[in-house]
Amino acid sequence: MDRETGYGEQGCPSAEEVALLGRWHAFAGGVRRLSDELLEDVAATAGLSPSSFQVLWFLANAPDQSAPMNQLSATLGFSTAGTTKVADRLAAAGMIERRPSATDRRVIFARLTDAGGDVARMAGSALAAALRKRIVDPLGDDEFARLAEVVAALARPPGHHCE
Amino acid sequence: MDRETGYGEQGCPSAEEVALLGRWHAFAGGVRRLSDELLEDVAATAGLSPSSFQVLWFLANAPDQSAPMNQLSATLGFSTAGTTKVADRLAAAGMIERRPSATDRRVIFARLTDAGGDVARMAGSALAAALRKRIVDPLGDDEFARLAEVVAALARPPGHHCE
DNA sequence: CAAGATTGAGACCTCAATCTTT
DNA sequence: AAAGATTGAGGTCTCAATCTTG
Repeated sequence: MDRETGYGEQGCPSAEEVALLGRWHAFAGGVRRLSDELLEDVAATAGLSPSSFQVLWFLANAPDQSAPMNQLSATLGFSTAGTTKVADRLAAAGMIERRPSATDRRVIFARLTDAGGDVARMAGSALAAALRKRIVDPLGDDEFARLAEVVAALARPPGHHCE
Repeated sequence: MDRETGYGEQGCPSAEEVALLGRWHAFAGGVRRLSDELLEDVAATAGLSPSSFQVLWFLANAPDQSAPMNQLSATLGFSTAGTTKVADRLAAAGMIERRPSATDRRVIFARLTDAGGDVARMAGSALAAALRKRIVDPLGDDEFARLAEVVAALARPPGHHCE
């Protein structure tokens, strides 16, 4: 084990480090490819970007098919600026409408239009079908649930029990 | 169950569909936040974007600290165009050098510079530390390995056994 | 013609200001 | 001052077209 590879000098990354990062890259890369394949199916059906679909689906399951921009930012995990632009595209496509709040004039509500509702249902069942084919079918239903739980728990700062 | 919600018409998303998509959003969102936190630690240490770091790390563990652009595209999961731009930034920062292949004049090799090697080692141990703190510590080492295996297996078209 | 790499245009997000309302 | 939303500038990737080499 000499230095002819040009490594040495100071602090060759230990083999354990290499294995650890390798695992992470396998995981992150796998999730990325999986995501791309799934959303490719959705895009082929409805012509929607991932974030646009996420907003439509959230509104479809929200009371009165509407929610403040604020709340959309939270579910998307985006900055408020990014959320505004997503809403701009959806509004330009006629899938949502903006309505000012009656009680707080700073707040803008995004409301699903009928056309947006149709697209949300179609894209939703397309994604559900893709999920069954690519995940639930090879993995099993409860194994998938466990996977989602583990990851969601990791993403929270330790100490988040109930809501 | 009347239609006053504006839903009905044809094909209300079944409760099973809603649960399925909910699980997926929990999973994908969790991975996204986890990724962001980890790479935030790396960026704070080395000032690197995720894709730049991935290239540096790959080159650091490659024979002769170099690889053809081709191969970088594959590990990144990017188009060749995107890979070119990543290499542009790394070359402008003095972390890699471009060298034409002697045997095939279409091929360009990216080679890690000494400065790039230093950054790769620092960023690598920063990411390894973050991984231990946020994943291996709360989850256990083999549980993490299992997670990576499962996801990587899902991302492959069914029928990829060896290699 | 096919493969490797690059360029330019466009899509999507973030950060830093800004404006309005509370 | 703080909160909600928007705008403009900038970074990162993709697609389509191009150029070179095999």
